[in-house]
Amino acid sequence: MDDLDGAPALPNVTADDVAARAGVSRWTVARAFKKDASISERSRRSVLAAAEELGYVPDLLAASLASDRSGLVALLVDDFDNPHKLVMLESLTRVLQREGWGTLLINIGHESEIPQALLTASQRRVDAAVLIGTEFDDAIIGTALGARRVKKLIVFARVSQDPQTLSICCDDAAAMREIADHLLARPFRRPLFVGGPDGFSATLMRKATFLEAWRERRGVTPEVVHVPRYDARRAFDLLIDRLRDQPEAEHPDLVVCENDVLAIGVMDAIRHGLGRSVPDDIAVVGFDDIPLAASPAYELTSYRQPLAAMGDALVAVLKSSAESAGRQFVRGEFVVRRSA
Amino acid sequence: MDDLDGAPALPNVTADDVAARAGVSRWTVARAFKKDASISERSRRSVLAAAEELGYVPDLLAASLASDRSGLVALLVDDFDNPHKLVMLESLTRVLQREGWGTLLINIGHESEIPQALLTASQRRVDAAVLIGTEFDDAIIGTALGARRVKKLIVFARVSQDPQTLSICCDDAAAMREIADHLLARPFRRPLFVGGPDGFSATLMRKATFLEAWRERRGVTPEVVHVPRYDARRAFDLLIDRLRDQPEAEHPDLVVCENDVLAIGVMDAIRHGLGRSVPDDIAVVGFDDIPLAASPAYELTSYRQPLAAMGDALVAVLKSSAESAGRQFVRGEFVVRRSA
DNA sequence: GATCAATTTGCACCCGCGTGCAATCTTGCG
DNA sequence: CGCAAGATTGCACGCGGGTGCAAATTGATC
Repeated sequence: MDDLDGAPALPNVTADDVAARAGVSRWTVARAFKKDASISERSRRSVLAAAEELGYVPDLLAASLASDRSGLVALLVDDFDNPHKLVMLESLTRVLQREGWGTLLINIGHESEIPQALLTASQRRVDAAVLIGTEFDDAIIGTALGARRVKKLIVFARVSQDPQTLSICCDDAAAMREIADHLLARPFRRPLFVGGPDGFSATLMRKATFLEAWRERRGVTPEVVHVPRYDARRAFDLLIDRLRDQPEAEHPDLVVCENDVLAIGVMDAIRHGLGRSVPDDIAVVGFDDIPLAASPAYELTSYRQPLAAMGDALVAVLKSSAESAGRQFVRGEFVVRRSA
Repeated sequence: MDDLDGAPALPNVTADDVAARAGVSRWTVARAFKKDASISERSRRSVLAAAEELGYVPDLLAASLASDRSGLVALLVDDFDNPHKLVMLESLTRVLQREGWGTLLINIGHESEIPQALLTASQRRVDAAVLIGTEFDDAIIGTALGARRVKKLIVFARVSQDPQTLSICCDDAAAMREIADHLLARPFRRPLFVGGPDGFSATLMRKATFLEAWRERRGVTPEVVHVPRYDARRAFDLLIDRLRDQPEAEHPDLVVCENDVLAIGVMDAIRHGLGRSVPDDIAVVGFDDIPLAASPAYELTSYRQPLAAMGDALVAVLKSSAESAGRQFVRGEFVVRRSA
């Protein structure tokens, strides 16, 4: 069956074939492909040469089965409406690929599907599952963890209260203090905070920090509204509803949003719904620094999540064998543009 | 080793365990989990019951290895800057998951990385690789196909000229004719076509169809510019560069863009760069119908890619065992908004 | 109750490679 | 040149389950 090395034989080339060709055993072939394996330089070379000629590449599926390490990370994403998800996906896949991991993308329609998604992931023996979700509650993590079949569960870009879980997240509190400092240095008098769905703990930190900072320095607590979903149109509608019948003098002069998607909706509402101007009439601040925030149509002041650092932190966790839990906060960067 | 059925034992529950408990053989267990398998109702029930009690789920990794079908589809994405990618990812993952496939997301930084990406995918034995790329040339597909290790290669949302490849794509020609019809019914006199990087064949069909339709009915060929990347800012800059020193009377009164990302950049340029108005001074048309197109800030007239139908077509291809090649065109939907 | 076709079930063998240890080969040194 | 430590290499066994066929069972018919 020794084919010429021209046409790539469709019948799979296995380590055995390479072994035969190189005149060594199958296990030596495996060693040649393994970093830090105990193998002589001479046989490594001859194995690699044989592999090259035969077009051999190790089969990761078989390797996963045998080693109980799949080199796969499941990314559970629940809100594909937020452009920031795309940025995160880009960043994470790139880092993971660089480090040799594969990425299983799982679409979570609703938080109730999380357990099912984790099950599916575990059936593929992923080494870790990363929850890049927005609209889910901590309770669901507990449940999912109950049926713990996944080796590691990491909550990304969001804080989980669950003590068994590891969260890797932007330091929302520090970020919001920085934002508040910037805003408090100017004479805003009627701030409004626009948050996501009430009750999701994801939103808590940013809101709480901002409200507290403001109260501390101005003695009053800003008003708050909650948009029922992280959706620009909902934010738009909500703001219009709220301000349409209000005299302009009572409009807020500053709207701080929990994220950019909401902020975009708010800016659209102010400009196209109410016919007022940003930032002259009303200043707006977002969070995440999605690409759109930098566009000339918005020039939205925002806070950039430190995705690179968060990705590195994730990789560190994946590499470590320790059962890690707790929270890792990474500092982001405040990006001031025209909107505030 | 017969544990109580309370705590899920960490040592993996295998089909053998279930078999023992149900008093059948391992193969009968496998049959119970397989649709259309030859198994009596009675044993299926008892197997499923035993499985439930033990918390058994079949191991997809082992199954993949044995059956040579991984149930995995690799999605190769090359341009994470385009929000439309997020829409596609959402749509595809949802369809694929519904049909039982897993999704391997691979980030292609540059077209030169495609062969490597395909290799990685093949090492995980994906059943198919789907190229959701924009900025790559057909040549690369040929090369990648040369080292054919992936069972199926599908080019998604873009036409490949390669005869060995299957493309699933919106019917760009029909779409552009529809767009042109709409525009030709009105008295535009100075159309401009804004395309992506020149040379990528992806852009050919839309551009060619539009130019031809216009020429046919008006006797003149619209002007064309090519943005060096599918990037709103580049489109912005390019348009500014081109029109800044031109008297307004010579500005185009209609800009047709190859996709929405470019159209957004163009609109921003017209409004914020040139201080002119859309659609009063200049009308703009895009393609893809990204979410932003519907926002009140843009109200961009666009053409919605039929993602659901395209996803269904993809699933059909995946299911079929036939070596399919050629092109499948699906009809999308013209969405008229205020911008044109 | 015997007989034969239709169901069900069991099994040998394979998928391609990792783990841990024992066997073998190299070295350096006395 | 002989020997032991260290470096290499080979191997039995297992990972969890799919395939194709043969054995066993069931049921229907006369």
